[in-house]
Amino acid sequence: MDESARLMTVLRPVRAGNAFEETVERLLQAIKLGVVPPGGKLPPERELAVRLGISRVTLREAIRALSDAGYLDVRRGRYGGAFVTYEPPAPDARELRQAVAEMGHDDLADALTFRLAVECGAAQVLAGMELAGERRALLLRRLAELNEASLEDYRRLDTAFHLSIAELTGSTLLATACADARSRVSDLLNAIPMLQVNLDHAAVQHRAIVDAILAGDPDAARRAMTEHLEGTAALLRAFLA
Amino acid sequence: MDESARLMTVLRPVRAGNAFEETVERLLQAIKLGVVPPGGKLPPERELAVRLGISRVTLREAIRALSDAGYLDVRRGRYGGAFVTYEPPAPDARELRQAVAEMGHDDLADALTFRLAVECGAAQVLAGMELAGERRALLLRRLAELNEASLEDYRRLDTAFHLSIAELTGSTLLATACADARSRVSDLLNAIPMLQVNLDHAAVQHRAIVDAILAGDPDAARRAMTEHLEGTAALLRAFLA
DNA sequence: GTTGATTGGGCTAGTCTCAGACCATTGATG
DNA sequence: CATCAATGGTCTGAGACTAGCCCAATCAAC
Repeated sequence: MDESARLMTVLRPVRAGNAFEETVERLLQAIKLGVVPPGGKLPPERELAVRLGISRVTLREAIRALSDAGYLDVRRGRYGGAFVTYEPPAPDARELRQAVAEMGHDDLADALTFRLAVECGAAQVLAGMELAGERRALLLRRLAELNEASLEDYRRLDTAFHLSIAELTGSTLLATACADARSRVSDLLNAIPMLQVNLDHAAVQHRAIVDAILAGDPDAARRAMTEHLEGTAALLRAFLA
Repeated sequence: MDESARLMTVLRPVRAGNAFEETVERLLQAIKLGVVPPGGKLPPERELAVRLGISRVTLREAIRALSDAGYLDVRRGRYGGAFVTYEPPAPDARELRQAVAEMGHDDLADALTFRLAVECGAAQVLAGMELAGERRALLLRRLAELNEASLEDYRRLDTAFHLSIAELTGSTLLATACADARSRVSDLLNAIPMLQVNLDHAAVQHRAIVDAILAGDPDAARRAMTEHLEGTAALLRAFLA
């Protein structure tokens, strides 16, 4: 808060862990965000190692760990690969309470604040841009897919919708920040029971966000996104008391 | 933009470089953001290595590189240490044009979009919070310091003002993101000539940002911050055509 | 001056990580 | 049923990185 806060911010650890640990985290992010959906296949090891900028040995250790933990099914031979077996657990209020507890109150508040800031920032920025028809269509398609989704696919398509907003700004940094923010609360969101009332509310809010963006109204986009995110944040915070 | 965009976002390199390179970048960030001001001293090597989560050997290599490059002056013995000798270069339109060119058009747009989103997000979030008197005082103090600053200190105190907004939200993640965004455009901002007209404009805009935050008006805060950042962004973009 | 605490400078043994090569398995295709 | 391309599995030598230790220099305090 004072002068030394900035020292803490900038002179923080250069690396979050060793290469193995960071690779596990990254793959877990891809899996939990549904970037590689259940049943889907990770890129071949050689290609993935290049993308992640690590050696194949390290990548294989990470894949092995996730395979042992039940997230992946690895098959050899042509048409083989590492297949995602992870399915988000059914919502459970008890698990949510536990997940919130083990995350720590401060970290949760940090993550929620971060998410609110970057997603609202993305919505505002996108609303302030000239959007070509193709991009408008993509946004509307994501919204339509989400509205038609089964309960099973809902979380994944919700993530896809939210991340598309950041991606459409054209800023890789912003898209990365939003993906990071989402993955930090992903487990918690998955544990929230999906009641029809909440889904209906969310659908209205999603629509309001898209409308504001397409109308080119940054203030409305910001307000709609804030309202939407504060709704789920309030649900989570309720499990703290 | 399509499905594969998300793969690119999540399956990006795990590490931006080796430990040495990342350490140099981090120290450079601390220096250029003025977290350690000119004439100031970095923490002792042993302590700094722990903070950065690297070995002393690697840290020393980074310090050596920055010392060779003229950013630091290293002195031995008690009361010695690594002292910052870097002073931001005088604004120069030619250097700015060159810096913009070598950064790359896409990277510049990415950085500016990112900065706009996270700083507006921070301002909005902070405006939506209950602020204790102490925190309100800190914000006002930073504003006052900036308004009284000499031309020499202006950039550093401007950075301090902007980062304080993110820090006051209490989110480490958000503060980190804003520091990152700022450092990506720091060299460019330093190259912009400081005309009295621009400084006067900035002062009015800073005041508007603080007023909106203290008034608890997220929309006004967002608008004021957008206007402020778009001003400098427009100046930078002008050097592209 | 002498001392002692603090700080940078340097060495070594061990672990982590990498690049590249080669082996083993699978299954669609002919 | 034989082939072969794609893919995971394994090994090795080299380089990066680390932890821990001791040395060298500096300067305030006595």
